[in-house]
Amino acid sequence: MSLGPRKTPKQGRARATYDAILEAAAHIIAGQGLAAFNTNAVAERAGVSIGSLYQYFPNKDSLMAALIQRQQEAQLATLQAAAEMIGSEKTLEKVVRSLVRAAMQHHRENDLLASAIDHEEARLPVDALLSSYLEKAGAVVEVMLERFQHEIPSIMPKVAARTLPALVRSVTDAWANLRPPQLEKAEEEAVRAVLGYLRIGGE
Amino acid sequence: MSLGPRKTPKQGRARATYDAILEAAAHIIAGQGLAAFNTNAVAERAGVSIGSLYQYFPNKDSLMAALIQRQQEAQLATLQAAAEMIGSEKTLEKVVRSLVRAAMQHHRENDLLASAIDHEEARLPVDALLSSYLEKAGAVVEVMLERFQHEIPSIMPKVAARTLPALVRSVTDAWANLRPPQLEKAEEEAVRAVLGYLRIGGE
DNA sequence: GTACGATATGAGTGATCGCTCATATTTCCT
DNA sequence: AGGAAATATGAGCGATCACTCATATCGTAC
Repeated sequence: MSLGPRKTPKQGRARATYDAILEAAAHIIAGQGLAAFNTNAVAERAGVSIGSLYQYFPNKDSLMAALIQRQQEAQLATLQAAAEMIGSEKTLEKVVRSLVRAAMQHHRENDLLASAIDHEEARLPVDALLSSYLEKAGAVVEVMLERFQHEIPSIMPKVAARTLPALVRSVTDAWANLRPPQLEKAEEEAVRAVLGYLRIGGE
Repeated sequence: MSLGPRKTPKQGRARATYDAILEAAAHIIAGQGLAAFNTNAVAERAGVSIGSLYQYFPNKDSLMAALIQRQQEAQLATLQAAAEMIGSEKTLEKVVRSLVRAAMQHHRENDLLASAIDHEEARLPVDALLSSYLEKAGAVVEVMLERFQHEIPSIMPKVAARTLPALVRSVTDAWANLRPPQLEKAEEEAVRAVLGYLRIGGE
Protein backbone atom coordinates (compact mmCIF):
# COMPACT_ATOMS: atom_id res chain seq x y z
CA MET A 1 0.00 0.00 0.00
CA SER A 2 1.50 3.26 -1.10
CA LEU A 3 1.79 6.06 1.42
CA GLY A 4 2.85 8.73 -1.03
CA PRO A 5 0.42 11.26 -2.42
CA ARG A 6 -1.51 9.98 -5.40
CA LYS A 7 -0.85 12.95 -7.58
CA THR A 8 0.88 16.26 -7.23
CA PRO A 9 -1.33 19.32 -7.59
CA LYS A 10 -0.51 21.35 -10.71
CA GLN A 11 -2.90 24.23 -10.37
CA GLY A 12 -3.44 26.73 -7.60
CA ARG A 13 -6.86 25.48 -6.65
CA ALA A 14 -5.52 21.95 -6.42
CA ARG A 15 -2.87 23.09 -3.97
CA ALA A 16 -5.58 24.82 -1.95
CA THR A 17 -7.68 21.68 -1.90
CA TYR A 18 -4.71 19.59 -0.85
CA ASP A 19 -3.87 21.96 1.97
CA ALA A 20 -7.46 22.25 3.13
CA ILE A 21 -7.63 18.48 3.44
CA LEU A 22 -4.48 18.28 5.55
CA GLU A 23 -5.64 21.18 7.67
CA ALA A 24 -9.04 19.60 8.23
CA ALA A 25 -7.45 16.30 9.20
CA ALA A 26 -5.24 18.01 11.75
CA HIS A 27 -8.17 19.97 13.12
CA ILE A 28 -10.33 16.90 13.61
CA ILE A 29 -7.66 14.83 15.30
CA ALA A 30 -6.69 17.77 17.48
CA GLY A 31 -10.27 18.42 18.53
CA GLN A 32 -11.82 14.99 18.82
CA GLY A 33 -9.02 12.47 18.66
CA LEU A 34 -8.07 9.64 16.35
CA ALA A 35 -11.42 7.91 16.74
CA ALA A 36 -13.21 10.80 15.04
CA PHE A 37 -10.68 10.86 12.21
CA ASN A 38 -12.42 9.45 9.15
CA THR A 39 -12.16 10.42 5.53
CA ASN A 40 -15.77 11.53 5.15
CA ALA A 41 -15.48 13.89 8.10
CA VAL A 42 -12.19 15.27 6.81
CA ALA A 43 -13.65 15.99 3.38
CA GLU A 44 -16.69 17.68 4.87
CA ARG A 45 -14.65 19.83 7.23
CA ALA A 46 -12.29 20.75 4.38
CA GLY A 47 -15.28 21.81 2.30
CA VAL A 48 -14.41 19.46 -0.53
CA SER A 49 -16.00 16.27 -1.76
CA ILE A 50 -14.86 12.86 -0.66
CA GLY A 51 -13.87 12.21 -4.24
CA SER A 52 -11.43 15.11 -4.19
CA LEU A 53 -9.76 13.75 -1.11
CA TYR A 54 -9.08 10.51 -2.93
CA GLN A 55 -7.63 12.41 -5.87
CA TYR A 56 -4.68 13.34 -3.69
CA PHE A 57 -4.43 10.52 -1.18
CA PRO A 58 -4.72 6.93 -2.34
CA ASN A 59 -5.97 5.86 1.08
CA LYS A 60 -6.51 7.00 4.63
CA ASP A 61 -3.07 5.97 5.83
CA SER A 62 -1.38 8.09 3.19
CA LEU A 63 -3.23 11.08 4.57
CA MET A 64 -1.94 10.26 8.02
CA ALA A 65 1.58 9.87 6.64
CA ALA A 66 1.40 13.30 5.04
CA LEU A 67 0.27 14.71 8.36
CA ILE A 68 3.20 13.08 10.11
CA GLN A 69 5.65 14.56 7.65
CA ARG A 70 4.08 17.97 8.02
CA GLN A 71 4.40 17.76 11.80
CA GLN A 72 8.03 16.66 11.60
CA GLU A 73 8.86 19.60 9.40
CA ALA A 74 7.21 21.95 11.86
CA GLN A 75 9.08 20.38 14.78
CA LEU A 76 12.37 20.72 13.01
CA ALA A 77 11.70 24.34 12.16
CA THR A 78 10.88 25.07 15.80
CA LEU A 79 14.03 23.33 16.93
CA GLN A 80 16.17 25.25 14.47
CA ALA A 81 14.61 28.51 15.53
CA ALA A 82 15.43 27.69 19.13
CA ALA A 83 19.00 26.85 18.15
CA GLU A 84 19.46 30.23 16.53
CA MET A 85 17.83 32.13 19.33
CA ILE A 86 20.17 30.76 21.97
CA GLY A 87 23.37 31.34 20.09
CA SER A 88 24.43 33.74 22.80
CA GLU A 89 23.25 31.88 25.87
CA LYS A 90 26.02 31.23 28.32
CA THR A 91 24.76 28.56 30.69
CA LEU A 92 24.03 24.98 29.88
CA GLU A 93 20.85 25.06 31.89
CA LYS A 94 19.37 27.85 29.81
CA VAL A 95 20.28 26.10 26.60
CA VAL A 96 18.68 22.93 27.84
CA ARG A 97 15.55 24.77 28.84
CA SER A 98 15.24 26.23 25.36
CA LEU A 99 15.74 22.82 23.89
CA VAL A 100 13.08 21.33 26.08
CA ARG A 101 10.66 24.13 25.32
CA ALA A 102 11.21 23.69 21.62
CA ALA A 103 10.61 19.99 21.88
CA MET A 104 7.51 20.57 23.96
CA GLN A 105 5.97 23.35 21.94
CA HIS A 106 3.85 21.26 19.66
CA HIS A 107 2.62 19.19 22.53
CA ARG A 108 1.55 22.31 24.35
CA GLU A 109 -0.31 23.66 21.40
CA ASN A 110 -1.94 20.45 20.66
CA ASP A 111 -1.37 17.42 22.75
CA LEU A 112 -4.07 15.25 21.19
CA LEU A 113 -2.63 15.70 17.72
CA ALA A 114 0.91 15.16 18.91
CA SER A 115 0.15 11.96 20.74
CA ALA A 116 -1.99 10.65 17.90
CA ILE A 117 0.94 11.22 15.59
CA ASP A 118 3.30 9.41 17.92
CA HIS A 119 0.92 6.52 17.96
CA GLU A 120 0.52 6.36 14.21
CA GLU A 121 4.23 6.64 13.60
CA ALA A 122 4.56 3.33 15.35
CA ARG A 123 1.84 1.68 13.28
CA LEU A 124 2.65 2.90 9.78
CA PRO A 125 5.72 1.96 7.75
CA VAL A 126 7.28 5.40 7.96
CA ASP A 127 10.68 4.32 9.30
CA ALA A 128 12.53 6.21 6.61
CA LEU A 129 10.68 9.42 7.38
CA LEU A 130 11.20 9.03 11.08
CA SER A 131 14.87 8.25 10.97
CA SER A 132 15.54 11.07 8.57
CA TYR A 133 13.83 13.41 11.01
CA LEU A 134 15.81 12.03 13.95
CA GLU A 135 18.99 12.47 11.96
CA LYS A 136 18.31 16.13 11.34
CA ALA A 137 17.06 16.87 14.84
CA GLY A 138 20.09 15.08 16.25
CA ALA A 139 22.44 17.21 14.19
CA VAL A 140 20.88 20.39 15.51
CA VAL A 141 21.11 19.18 19.11
CA GLU A 142 24.72 18.21 18.57
CA VAL A 143 25.63 21.70 17.47
CA MET A 144 23.85 23.19 20.46
CA LEU A 145 25.76 21.05 22.92
CA GLU A 146 29.20 21.22 21.41
CA ARG A 147 30.01 24.51 23.12
CA PHE A 148 29.56 22.91 26.55
CA GLN A 149 31.88 20.06 25.99
CA HIS A 150 33.92 21.15 29.02
CA GLU A 151 30.90 20.92 31.32
CA ILE A 152 29.83 17.56 30.05
CA PRO A 153 33.07 15.86 29.12
CA SER A 154 31.79 12.32 29.24
CA ILE A 155 29.02 12.90 26.74
CA MET A 156 29.34 11.63 23.24
CA PRO A 157 27.37 14.18 21.31
CA LYS A 158 25.99 11.76 18.79
CA VAL A 159 24.83 9.40 21.49
CA ALA A 160 23.25 12.24 23.41
CA ALA A 161 21.63 13.58 20.28
CA ARG A 162 19.80 10.34 19.81
CA THR A 163 18.75 9.94 23.39
CA LEU A 164 17.70 13.49 24.21
CA PRO A 165 14.77 14.03 21.88
CA ALA A 166 13.33 10.69 22.89
CA LEU A 167 13.76 11.59 26.50
CA VAL A 168 12.06 14.95 26.25
CA ARG A 169 9.27 13.51 24.20
CA SER A 170 8.43 10.75 26.61
CA VAL A 171 8.59 12.82 29.76
CA THR A 172 6.37 15.38 28.11
CA ASP A 173 3.91 12.72 27.04
CA ALA A 174 3.81 11.31 30.52
CA TRP A 175 2.81 14.64 32.03
CA ALA A 176 0.87 16.24 29.22
CA ASN A 177 -1.54 13.34 28.77
CA LEU A 178 -2.94 13.70 32.24
CA ARG A 179 -6.30 15.26 32.84
CA PRO A 180 -5.81 18.09 33.37
CA PRO A 181 -2.44 18.34 31.60
CA GLN A 182 0.37 19.39 33.93
CA LEU A 183 2.52 21.28 31.52
CA GLU A 184 4.71 23.20 33.95
CA LYS A 185 5.47 20.00 35.77
CA ALA A 186 6.27 18.39 32.46
CA GLU A 187 8.80 21.05 31.63
CA GLU A 188 10.45 20.86 35.03
CA GLU A 189 10.73 17.12 34.89
CA ALA A 190 12.06 17.15 31.35
CA VAL A 191 14.68 19.78 32.14
CA ARG A 192 15.66 17.88 35.21
CA ALA A 193 15.99 14.62 33.33
CA VAL A 194 18.00 16.12 30.50
CA LEU A 195 20.35 18.08 32.72
CA GLY A 196 20.88 15.11 34.94
CA TYR A 197 21.55 12.91 31.98
CA LEU A 198 24.05 15.31 30.51
CA ARG A 199 25.96 16.09 33.67
CA ILE A 200 26.30 12.73 35.26
CA GLY A 201 29.89 11.68 35.63
CA GLY A 202 30.87 15.08 34.43
CA GLU A 203 31.42 16.95 37.65
CA MET B 1 -20.94 4.27 29.75
CA SER B 2 -19.87 1.89 32.43
CA LEU B 3 -16.35 0.51 32.32
CA GLY B 4 -16.82 -2.04 35.07
CA PRO B 5 -17.45 -5.70 34.35
CA ARG B 6 -21.10 -6.44 33.66
CA LYS B 7 -21.32 -9.36 36.06
CA THR B 8 -18.97 -11.21 38.32
CA PRO B 9 -18.42 -14.88 37.47
CA LYS B 10 -19.85 -17.21 40.14
CA GLN B 11 -18.83 -20.57 38.77
CA GLY B 12 -15.48 -21.97 37.77
CA ARG B 13 -16.23 -22.14 34.07
CA ALA B 14 -17.34 -18.52 34.12
CA ARG B 15 -14.02 -17.48 35.60
CA ALA B 16 -12.27 -19.47 32.89
CA THR B 17 -14.32 -17.77 30.19
CA TYR B 18 -13.60 -14.36 31.64
CA ASP B 19 -9.87 -15.06 31.78
CA ALA B 20 -9.79 -16.52 28.29
CA ILE B 21 -11.38 -13.35 26.94
CA LEU B 22 -8.82 -11.10 28.59
CA GLU B 23 -5.99 -13.33 27.48
CA ALA B 24 -7.23 -13.35 23.90
CA ALA B 25 -7.56 -9.58 23.88
CA ALA B 26 -3.99 -9.18 25.10
CA HIS B 27 -2.74 -11.69 22.54
CA ILE B 28 -4.40 -9.94 19.63
CA ILE B 29 -3.21 -6.47 20.56
CA ALA B 30 0.28 -7.76 21.22
CA GLY B 31 0.42 -9.59 17.91
CA GLN B 32 -1.41 -7.33 15.50
CA GLY B 33 -1.98 -4.03 17.24
CA LEU B 34 -4.97 -2.01 18.27
CA ALA B 35 -6.42 -1.94 14.76
CA ALA B 36 -6.96 -5.70 14.85
CA PHE B 37 -8.57 -5.53 18.25
CA ASN B 38 -12.28 -6.12 17.76
CA THR B 39 -14.76 -7.98 19.87
CA ASN B 40 -15.56 -10.66 17.30
CA ALA B 41 -11.89 -11.53 16.90
CA VAL B 42 -11.38 -11.61 20.66
CA ALA B 43 -14.30 -13.98 21.16
CA GLU B 44 -13.10 -16.28 18.41
CA ARG B 45 -9.53 -16.38 19.69
CA ALA B 46 -10.81 -17.01 23.22
CA GLY B 47 -12.87 -19.91 21.91
CA VAL B 48 -16.11 -18.47 23.24
CA SER B 49 -19.11 -16.94 21.54
CA ILE B 50 -19.48 -13.25 21.04
CA GLY B 51 -22.51 -13.43 23.30
CA SER B 52 -20.41 -14.72 26.16
CA LEU B 53 -18.03 -11.83 25.81
CA TYR B 54 -20.91 -9.43 26.30
CA GLN B 55 -22.05 -11.32 29.38
CA TYR B 56 -18.96 -10.07 31.15
CA PHE B 57 -18.15 -6.80 29.45
CA PRO B 58 -20.90 -4.30 28.71
CA ASN B 59 -18.92 -2.86 25.82
CA LYS B 60 -15.55 -2.90 24.10
CA ASP B 61 -14.08 -0.12 26.21
CA SER B 62 -14.79 -1.98 29.41
CA LEU B 63 -12.73 -4.87 28.06
CA MET B 64 -9.88 -2.48 27.37
CA ALA B 65 -10.21 -1.05 30.87
CA ALA B 66 -9.94 -4.53 32.37
CA LEU B 67 -6.84 -5.12 30.30
CA ILE B 68 -5.31 -1.91 31.55
CA GLN B 69 -5.92 -2.91 35.12
CA ARG B 70 -4.42 -6.32 34.51
CA GLN B 71 -1.29 -4.79 33.01
CA GLN B 72 -0.93 -2.39 35.89
CA GLU B 73 -1.09 -5.28 38.33
CA ALA B 74 1.59 -7.13 36.37
CA GLN B 75 3.83 -4.07 36.30
CA LEU B 76 3.42 -3.61 39.99
CA ALA B 77 4.27 -7.25 40.67
CA THR B 78 7.43 -6.97 38.58
CA LEU B 79 8.38 -3.82 40.39
CA GLN B 80 7.80 -5.42 43.78
CA ALA B 81 9.84 -8.45 42.82
CA ALA B 82 12.68 -6.17 41.83
CA ALA B 83 12.33 -4.32 45.12
CA GLU B 84 12.69 -7.51 47.12
CA MET B 85 15.58 -8.81 45.10
CA ILE B 86 17.69 -5.77 45.77
CA GLY B 87 17.08 -5.54 49.48
CA SER B 88 20.78 -5.92 50.15
CA GLU B 89 22.21 -3.83 47.35
CA LYS B 90 24.53 -1.17 48.61
CA THR B 91 24.93 1.31 45.82
CA LEU B 92 22.32 3.57 44.29
CA GLU B 93 23.53 2.69 40.86
CA LYS B 94 22.80 -0.98 41.31
CA VAL B 95 19.37 -0.26 42.71
CA VAL B 96 18.65 1.97 39.75
CA ARG B 97 19.82 -0.69 37.37
CA SER B 98 17.32 -3.12 38.85
CA LEU B 99 14.62 -0.53 38.58
CA VAL B 100 15.46 0.11 34.96
CA ARG B 101 15.42 -3.58 34.17
CA ALA B 102 12.05 -3.97 35.83
CA ALA B 103 10.65 -1.04 33.89
CA MET B 104 12.08 -2.38 30.65
CA GLN B 105 10.77 -5.88 31.05
CA HIS B 106 7.18 -5.47 29.93
CA HIS B 107 8.09 -3.22 27.08
CA ARG B 108 10.70 -5.62 25.87
CA GLU B 109 8.42 -8.59 26.07
CA ASN B 110 5.61 -6.82 24.48
CA ASP B 111 6.12 -3.53 22.91
CA LEU B 112 2.87 -3.30 20.96
CA LEU B 113 0.66 -4.15 23.91
CA ALA B 114 2.43 -1.71 26.19
CA SER B 115 2.12 1.20 23.81
CA ALA B 116 -1.49 0.39 22.97
CA ILE B 117 -2.28 0.47 26.67
CA ASP B 118 -0.55 3.81 27.09
CA HIS B 119 -2.61 5.18 24.26
CA GLU B 120 -5.91 3.88 25.60
CA GLU B 121 -5.19 5.10 29.10
CA ALA B 122 -5.24 8.59 27.68
CA ARG B 123 -8.53 8.07 25.86
CA LEU B 124 -10.60 6.27 28.47
CA PRO B 125 -11.85 7.72 31.76
CA VAL B 126 -9.62 5.55 33.90
CA ASP B 127 -8.07 8.28 35.98
CA ALA B 128 -8.94 6.57 39.24
CA LEU B 129 -7.28 3.34 38.16
CA LEU B 130 -4.22 5.12 36.92
CA SER B 131 -3.66 7.24 39.94
CA SER B 132 -4.20 4.31 42.27
CA TYR B 133 -1.52 2.46 40.33
CA LEU B 134 0.82 5.42 40.48
CA GLU B 135 0.22 5.65 44.20
CA LYS B 136 1.28 2.07 44.73
CA ALA B 137 4.21 2.17 42.31
CA GLY B 138 5.31 5.40 43.92
CA ALA B 139 5.27 3.75 47.33
CA VAL B 140 7.47 0.91 46.12
CA VAL B 141 9.90 3.29 44.48
CA GLU B 142 9.96 5.34 47.62
CA VAL B 143 10.94 2.35 49.73
CA MET B 144 13.65 1.41 47.24
CA LEU B 145 15.09 4.87 47.24
CA GLU B 146 14.67 5.99 50.82
CA ARG B 147 17.91 4.38 51.90
CA PHE B 148 19.65 6.75 49.55
CA GLN B 149 17.81 9.82 50.70
CA HIS B 150 21.10 11.52 51.47
CA GLU B 151 22.17 11.10 47.87
CA ILE B 152 18.90 12.27 46.33
CA PRO B 153 17.19 14.60 48.79
CA SER B 154 14.89 16.42 46.43
CA ILE B 155 12.91 13.58 44.88
CA MET B 156 9.16 13.22 45.26
CA PRO B 157 8.43 9.52 44.88
CA LYS B 158 5.03 9.76 43.22
CA VAL B 159 6.39 12.20 40.70
CA ALA B 160 9.37 9.98 40.11
CA ALA B 161 7.11 6.96 39.69
CA ARG B 162 5.43 8.62 36.75
CA THR B 163 8.52 10.05 35.16
CA LEU B 164 10.84 7.09 35.46
CA PRO B 165 8.96 4.51 33.41
CA ALA B 166 8.37 7.04 30.66
CA LEU B 167 11.99 7.93 30.66
CA VAL B 168 13.18 4.37 30.57
CA ARG B 169 10.80 3.52 27.83
CA SER B 170 11.77 6.32 25.51
CA VAL B 171 15.45 5.69 25.85
CA THR B 172 14.87 2.01 25.26
CA ASP B 173 12.83 2.70 22.16
CA ALA B 174 15.45 5.05 20.80
CA TRP B 175 18.15 2.41 21.01
CA ALA B 176 16.27 -0.78 20.39
CA ASN B 177 15.12 0.24 16.93
CA LEU B 178 18.59 0.46 15.47
CA ARG B 179 20.24 -2.06 13.19
CA PRO B 180 21.40 -4.07 14.99
CA PRO B 181 19.43 -3.34 18.18
CA GLN B 182 21.76 -1.99 20.85
CA LEU B 183 20.12 -3.27 23.97
CA GLU B 184 23.13 -2.94 26.27
CA LYS B 185 23.53 0.60 25.11
CA ALA B 186 19.85 1.15 25.77
CA GLU B 187 20.22 -0.03 29.33
CA GLU B 188 23.34 2.08 29.85
CA GLU B 189 21.66 5.18 28.54
CA ALA B 190 18.54 4.55 30.57
CA VAL B 191 20.52 4.05 33.78
CA ARG B 192 22.44 7.17 33.00
CA ALA B 193 19.28 9.17 32.42
CA VAL B 194 17.61 7.91 35.59
CA LEU B 195 20.64 8.45 37.76
CA GLY B 196 21.05 11.91 36.37
CA TYR B 197 17.41 12.66 36.93
CA LEU B 198 17.54 11.45 40.53
CA ARG B 199 20.76 13.11 41.55
CA ILE B 200 20.34 16.54 40.13
CA GLY B 201 20.31 19.22 42.79
CA GLY B 202 21.32 16.58 45.27
CA GLU B 203 25.04 16.90 45.31
C1' DG C 1 -35.40 -35.89 39.28
C1' DT C 2 -36.77 -31.49 38.85
C1' DA C 3 -36.63 -26.76 39.01
C1' DC C 4 -34.22 -22.63 38.59
C1' DG C 5 -30.49 -19.56 38.13
C1' DA C 6 -26.14 -19.21 35.79
C1' DT C 7 -23.79 -19.63 31.67
C1' DA C 8 -23.20 -20.23 26.63
C1' DT C 9 -24.55 -19.77 21.76
C1' DG C 10 -24.25 -17.35 17.10
C1' DA C 11 -27.13 -15.61 13.44
C1' DG C 12 -28.48 -11.30 12.64
C1' DT C 13 -29.11 -6.00 12.78
C1' DG C 14 -27.97 -1.41 12.23
C1' DA C 15 -24.58 1.81 11.83
C1' DT C 16 -20.19 3.35 10.32
C1' DC C 17 -16.72 4.16 7.05
C1' DG C 18 -13.15 3.45 3.37
C1' DC C 19 -13.27 3.98 -1.19
C1' DT C 20 -15.00 3.86 -6.41
C1' DC C 21 -16.79 5.64 -10.50
C1' DA C 22 -19.57 7.88 -13.78
C1' DT C 23 -20.23 12.42 -14.59
C1' DA C 24 -19.69 17.45 -14.30
C1' DT C 25 -17.05 21.67 -14.13
C1' DT C 26 -12.93 24.51 -14.53
C1' DT C 27 -8.51 25.84 -16.40
C1' DC C 28 -5.01 25.80 -19.91
C1' DC C 29 -3.28 25.99 -24.52
C1' DT C 30 -3.42 27.23 -29.31
C1' DA D 1 -13.54 29.35 -29.93
C1' DG D 2 -12.80 24.71 -28.88
C1' DG D 3 -10.66 20.62 -27.38
C1' DA D 4 -7.89 18.43 -23.94
C1' DA D 5 -6.22 17.97 -19.42
C1' DA D 6 -6.89 18.86 -14.76
C1' DT D 7 -9.89 19.10 -11.09
C1' DA D 8 -14.27 18.43 -8.54
C1' DT D 9 -18.58 16.03 -7.32
C1' DG D 10 -21.36 12.81 -4.29
C1' DA D 11 -24.44 8.82 -4.45
C1' DG D 12 -23.76 4.55 -3.12
C1' DC D 13 -21.27 -0.15 -2.73
C1' DG D 14 -19.16 -3.45 0.10
C1' DA D 15 -16.99 -4.58 4.13
C1' DT D 16 -16.39 -4.28 8.93
C1' DC D 17 -17.82 -4.31 13.54
C1' DA D 18 -20.15 -3.32 18.04
C1' DC D 19 -23.74 -5.25 20.07
C1' DT D 20 -28.66 -7.83 20.82
C1' DC D 21 -31.69 -11.49 21.65
C1' DA D 22 -34.12 -15.68 21.39
C1' DT D 23 -32.83 -20.01 22.54
C1' DA D 24 -30.08 -23.83 24.43
C1' DT D 25 -27.18 -26.09 27.87
C1' DC D 26 -25.07 -26.58 32.36
C1' DG D 27 -24.59 -26.54 37.54
C1' DT D 28 -26.66 -26.85 41.85
C1' DA D 29 -29.85 -27.23 45.62
C1' DC D 30 -33.60 -29.86 47.41
